[in-house]
Amino acid sequence: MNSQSEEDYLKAIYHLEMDYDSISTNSVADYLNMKPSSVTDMLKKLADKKYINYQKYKGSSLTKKGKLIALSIIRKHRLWETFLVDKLGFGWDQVHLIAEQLEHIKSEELIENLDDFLGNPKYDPHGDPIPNKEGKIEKMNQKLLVELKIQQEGIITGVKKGTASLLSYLDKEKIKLGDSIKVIEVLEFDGTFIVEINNRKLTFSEKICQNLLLETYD
Amino acid sequence: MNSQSEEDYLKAIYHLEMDYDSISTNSVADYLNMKPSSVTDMLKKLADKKYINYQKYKGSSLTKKGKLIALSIIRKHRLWETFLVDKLGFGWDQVHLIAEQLEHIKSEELIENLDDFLGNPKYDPHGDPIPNKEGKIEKMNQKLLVELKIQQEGIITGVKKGTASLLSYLDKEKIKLGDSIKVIEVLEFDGTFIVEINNRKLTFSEKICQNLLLETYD
DNA sequence: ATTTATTTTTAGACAAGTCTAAAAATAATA
DNA sequence: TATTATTTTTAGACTTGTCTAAAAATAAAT
Repeated sequence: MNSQSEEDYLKAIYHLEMDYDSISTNSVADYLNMKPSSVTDMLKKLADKKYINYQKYKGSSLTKKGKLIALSIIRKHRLWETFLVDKLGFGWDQVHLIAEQLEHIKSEELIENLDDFLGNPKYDPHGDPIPNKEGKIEKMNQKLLVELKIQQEGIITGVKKGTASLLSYLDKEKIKLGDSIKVIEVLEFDGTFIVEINNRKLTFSEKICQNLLLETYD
Repeated sequence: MNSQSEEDYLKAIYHLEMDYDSISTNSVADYLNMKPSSVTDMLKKLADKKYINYQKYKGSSLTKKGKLIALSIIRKHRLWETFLVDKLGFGWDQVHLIAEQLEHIKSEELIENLDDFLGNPKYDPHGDPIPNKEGKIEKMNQKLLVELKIQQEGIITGVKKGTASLLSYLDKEKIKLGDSIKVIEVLEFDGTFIVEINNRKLTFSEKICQNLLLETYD
């Protein structure tokens, strides 16, 4: 049985591996708001358990075993977030901290029953894919709307940092994270995008398109 | 913020206070499967926090503050048990260990939303009353069926220790914990009880009545 | 009312997970 | 490449919650 702390580290390394090739001790420390010396200790422990490949001064990477554990925690996190939003009426921006706690509850059966209860969702309220029981997760590509070609589709997953005002605009337009978006036309003159969301045609300025994050499957 | 351990101790003392007048260090140790020396340490800590009245060698009792915390944990425990049984399809005998974990999740809003989602239940799947947000809990009297008078009612809450076979009998008769039971008639000859459960008349031998636990409101 | 048994507390140790401060290794720069 | 800066590790300390073993207090019994 793994401790909550161990699980947090494995999850952190998993997320960091999405964005960077080699995972430094300091990057883990930053991610978890911990001191590098504490991280070194835990990395050794995780290496002893064969959850990571760790070489002094050289960085770390998850082993197959460690990756499976990380994915099972992410699965739990995303299923609980789905529960909190779909069933308990939380907003998608309120659920992270609660799910951080719930993801550590130990019970295989609990999470499989929860999965069924939620209708075996494929994506969580933020539009992120939910790994299956075996640790399989859909590969997604993070893109900006402005990068999409005509007729291409994606799922809205967020906005770039520092553009909270865009969020409230989307909210006003009744556009939620997880909504599907398709490019219909791009005006050459000013880069305006004409897109379709929820069967509605909408016009987005180039600036909006440069700040709207999507995930695509290609 | 209280630790999981502190919450476990407070809950233990609360439960022990239901059954005994004065709470000894050893009884807490037995209840929690811990060594008395460990309990002494924690009792001091809880006393420092004004959660219990503790006097060396004299025993402990919850303060008002401590009792409120214990009741809030019990509220969470029983709401989660209700969720597990009503929504996720667990049996009432499978949920205790999972609820022991869930009860420590920290979020006021979570538990109030869960309460609403479940339809503000008054009793958990074992028939125990759920304290409200303010820590009010319905007072119940634990009785054996054999102690009830004619026309008196109660809720089935369990069986005496060592009578698991009675449980399977009840199960076969489609009688569940939480079902309401009413005494219709008692045969003087052999102490047989004729009772009504779920609008069905049933006959219980005196032995059954001596082992069936109820809660009554009188 | 002594002695014996039981309960409770104290004292000291240990594991997990964190920290600070200093040393060692690696990377960057002049 | 020698020096400086940065990163990472080591060493030692602290906290929480547990344990064992021994001492002290209380309760039971002869």
